[in-house]
Amino acid sequence: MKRTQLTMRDVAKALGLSVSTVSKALSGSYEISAATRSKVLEFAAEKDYVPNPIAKSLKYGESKSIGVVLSTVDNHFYCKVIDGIESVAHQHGYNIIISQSHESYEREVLNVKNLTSRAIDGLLISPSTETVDYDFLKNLQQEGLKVVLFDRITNKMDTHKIASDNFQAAYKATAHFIENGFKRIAHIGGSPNVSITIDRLEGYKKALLDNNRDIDDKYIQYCHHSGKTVEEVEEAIIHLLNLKYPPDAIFTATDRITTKTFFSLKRQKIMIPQQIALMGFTNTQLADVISPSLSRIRQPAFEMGQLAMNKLLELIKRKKVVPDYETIVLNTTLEFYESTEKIVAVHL
Amino acid sequence: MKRTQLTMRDVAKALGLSVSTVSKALSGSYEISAATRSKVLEFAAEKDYVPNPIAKSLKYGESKSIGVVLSTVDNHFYCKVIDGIESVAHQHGYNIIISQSHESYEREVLNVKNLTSRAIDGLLISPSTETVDYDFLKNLQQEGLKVVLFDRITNKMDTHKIASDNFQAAYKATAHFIENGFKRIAHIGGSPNVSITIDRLEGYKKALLDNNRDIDDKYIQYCHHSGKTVEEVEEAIIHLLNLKYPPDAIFTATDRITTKTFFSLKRQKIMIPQQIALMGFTNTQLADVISPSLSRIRQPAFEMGQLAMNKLLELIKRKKVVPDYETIVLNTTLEFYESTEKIVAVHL
DNA sequence: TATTTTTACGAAACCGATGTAATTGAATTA
DNA sequence: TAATTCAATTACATCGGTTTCGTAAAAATA
Repeated sequence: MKRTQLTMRDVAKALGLSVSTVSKALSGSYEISAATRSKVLEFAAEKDYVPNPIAKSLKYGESKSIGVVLSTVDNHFYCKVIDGIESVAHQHGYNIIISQSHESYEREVLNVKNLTSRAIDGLLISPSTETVDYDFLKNLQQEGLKVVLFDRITNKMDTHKIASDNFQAAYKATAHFIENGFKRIAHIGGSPNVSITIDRLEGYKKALLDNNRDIDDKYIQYCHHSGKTVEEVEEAIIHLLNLKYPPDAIFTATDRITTKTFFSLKRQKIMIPQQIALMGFTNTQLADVISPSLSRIRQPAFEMGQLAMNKLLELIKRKKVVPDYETIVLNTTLEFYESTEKIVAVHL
Repeated sequence: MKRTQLTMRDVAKALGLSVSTVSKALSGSYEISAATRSKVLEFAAEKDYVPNPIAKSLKYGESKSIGVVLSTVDNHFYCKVIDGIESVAHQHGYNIIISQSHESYEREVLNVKNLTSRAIDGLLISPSTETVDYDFLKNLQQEGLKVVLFDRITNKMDTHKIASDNFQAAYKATAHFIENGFKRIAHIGGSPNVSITIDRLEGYKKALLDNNRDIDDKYIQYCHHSGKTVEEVEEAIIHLLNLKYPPDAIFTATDRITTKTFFSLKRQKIMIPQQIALMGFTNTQLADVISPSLSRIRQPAFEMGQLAMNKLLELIKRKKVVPDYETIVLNTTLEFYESTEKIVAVHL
């Protein structure tokens, strides 16, 4: 910023003191007399002197800011995670820098490089769907960068990880379909690269098995960008609809897949839930004013953000001790509305 | 970041050169022989040397990053604006730092201070609804900070401003109600502090006047936080419903007011559009799968972001010349769906 | 060969802060 | 009065780069 900001030198010159004296006075050092200190403090307050954090960063190698890398902020779930992160960060005097990977590994690496080289004290990251190689992150970690993974976690890295109980949520959602009498329950998952896809798939499968249902791979579809584009979701749905015995229920694994599936079914004039019932992960607020109102799994987004930030702060604060990394699993909330109601045809 | 990163000194020592030579070699100075240069470049590439941008910032007073301050990212419109900003910023090697004011003037000032003191090359800001005093921004501007206002603009500051054609959009939306035979058209606006509220209100009024309708203040309500909370929207709606002659149409002024009004009317079992028609500003994607599908005004969010960033770059690049500030007004798109259909009761 | 020019590199200052070590001046003690 | 102590202040190195200026050696010129 080419700005004419007041520096410590200016303050020193104006008061006829040395920079070191001013520095110490401002930091409240015992070495400085009360008279001088108050003179400096007054002047600084009056002239609105703000120390240059860049210089501080250079000196200390810390920046009081942390980076957040995620696929996109255009997602109510991530927005709430950010709110959670922010609330804790601000409390501790940290600023957050958000960058979006848009599900691109390349962009993600670029963003992370940019952030780290720019001095961040820590990194909160939910990797892109394309990310399979965590070496760049592990390298940075080895160089001393504090990393906490949230939402999309991986066992390829050893660090704090915060995620929802995806297995349980998927299990319960699938079981609910079964209890309500649905027969052919399909699943549209996100990218098989990310753990949440696997966990949710496993929950789905386990629920089927526990209820003596067969697992039929024809009913399992993937969206390799977790529902980033309409096309990939539409493709999965077309595939399902073209089956000899199309599903009578779909369980969708991500926020964007869920809403896009809803769109798509509507566009194809499929009656929900009469022809196909629908339930999925989503934190969208509009889920209960759309018609039919959408049964859904909500993730504790705000809490996830808070926890992730707190865990990161832990890593930042205790500088040397080798931490025992934790993986924290948060409970989700299942809400059942019209889209999963079993409507029994009444013949008059 | 307390990280053990390779510095220029390390490179110099390893190659038996001075730091200045390395610096010049890396920047491709003519002073350095081809042999030395390639030696340095090779070594740097191999060891993955990355110059410390903090040090650069300190030297140059520029940071290649720009701040974005807005009320919240939990809003599809602002998300798209950010995408637009990002697309241009990345093209030019700039990073963006986002912070949210959550409609609080205090938080906004805090964020801006933090950003500016942290060295940003420019600021893109859509002020909070609470913001009436622009002195802090004007002071920063005078100190050399480049500022561009977007979405919520004000004439209290002289700078580049990018906004939608709010007047025209409001005019057309109101006129559409009139053409469709609605009689008592209410308006729920955002905070009277912000220009967009005024412009949209004026458009609404002008459309009424041009069609020989009276302007009745009873039918005009404000949400002082632009629909941040359910309560303030609900309050406005209750007021309208309790009128002796409740409105048969509502025109809402902001994304959040629009969706919350929709919610609220649904909750109160008001039939849309049979009892009350609804149209408003919103960029929400779900607007056409909700029931009834929602007539709406869409703002060119992505373009707004691009333009704002481009204008900011202009300011940053031409360092000295006094710029002639522009206010750019973008056209909106009106889309009409079920929520504004005039349903004529058919008596069998 | 002596002188000038060019080439290639290095020493040191600088950006704005911090903190250690040195220094000043005054008060206290011998 | 001289020596010692101590409080208050300052000089200076440091963080990691960039850049100005100076200079040695090589090349070109006289």
